[in-house]
Amino acid sequence: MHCSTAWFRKQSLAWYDQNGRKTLPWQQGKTAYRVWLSEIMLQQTQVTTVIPYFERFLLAFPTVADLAAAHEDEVLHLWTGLGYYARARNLHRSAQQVVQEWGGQFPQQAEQLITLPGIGRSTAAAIASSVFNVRAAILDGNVKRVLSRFFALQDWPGTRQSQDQLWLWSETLTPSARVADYNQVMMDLGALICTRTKPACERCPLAAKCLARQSGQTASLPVAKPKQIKPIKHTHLLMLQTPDGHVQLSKRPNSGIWGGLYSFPEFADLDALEDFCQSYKLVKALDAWPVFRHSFSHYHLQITPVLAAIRRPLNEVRETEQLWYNPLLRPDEEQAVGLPAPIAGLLQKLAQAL
DNA sequence: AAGTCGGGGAC
DNA sequence: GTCCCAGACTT
Repeated sequence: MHCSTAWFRKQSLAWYDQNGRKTLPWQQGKTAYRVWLSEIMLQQTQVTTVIPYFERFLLAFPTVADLAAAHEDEVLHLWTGLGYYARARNLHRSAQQVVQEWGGQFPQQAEQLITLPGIGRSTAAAIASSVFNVRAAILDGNVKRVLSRFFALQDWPGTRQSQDQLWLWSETLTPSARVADYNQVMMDLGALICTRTKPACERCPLAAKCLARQSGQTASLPVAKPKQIKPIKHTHLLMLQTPDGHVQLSKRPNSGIWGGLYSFPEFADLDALEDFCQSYKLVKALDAWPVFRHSFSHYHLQITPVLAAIRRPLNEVRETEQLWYNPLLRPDEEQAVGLPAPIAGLLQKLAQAL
């Protein structure tokens, strides 16, 4: 290493005392429950996006026991729009595990926290260090960027070799004293100073020994992920609507996209959709809505919504995983389910049309 | 080791 | 439009 760990820690902690973030919602009245909830929400999600979700979630579920006792659909409802819905399902399972296996108290060691679903190596360390001041190294997007630049890592941080190296650097640099502040400042530097574009090196406490800065590579590091061509997939959504405006939604399987959320019946093409409608014989008219695109991390989805007016409600089978949703109603207990963002958008358009 | 899993902010 | 974000989990 080209500098001492003591220098690195001292520079960082001094900057933290002056400039670190100390007023984020989950930093107030720190408890394991609050920090855990924030850490799960913050996985691959920006701080500004998380804050309103965090506040609403705590109002609905003030304690881990409240969360454990909730229905999964209610949890997913509060998660609607935040994405990566397995996080919400794992959160719910974790809450039940904390109540049953830990008597409602979160364990303090990272090795124990990591046994909870949805908590990996970095999140376990973040919770243990932040709440219990236990020495544990983190490696999130912020730390990866700071260390990649400071050590001028010449490979994409996503490779196995890079990750091992980054973890080694993080483990080596993490102090046992003031570990909560240290981990926080690493994330603060990544979020506020060592930003992806136009890093504010003139304000960085580590600039003097930053190898990327010394070699003029701050703009080109960290090495970008290799480009991936995203395929375009197509789907057709059937909005079966009763005369009084209710539409049919059903709960999706946990595996695959939008796991556990409620959505419209899906068809690969228009022919399959029309065949399905004919078999019902209740369909009065079909109205194809404008096609739109919804993009994911790894593919684009082209969506063709089709509104089908039916003469009367279908037989009220009252399956637990199916419901007739009223687009005009505020989500009450009956309708408090998770909805994919594009489905929520379609429901809003349906409400306007009524 | 590579794929899968969201949605929005920043550019 | 693309890239990335307080990553984890499956295969």
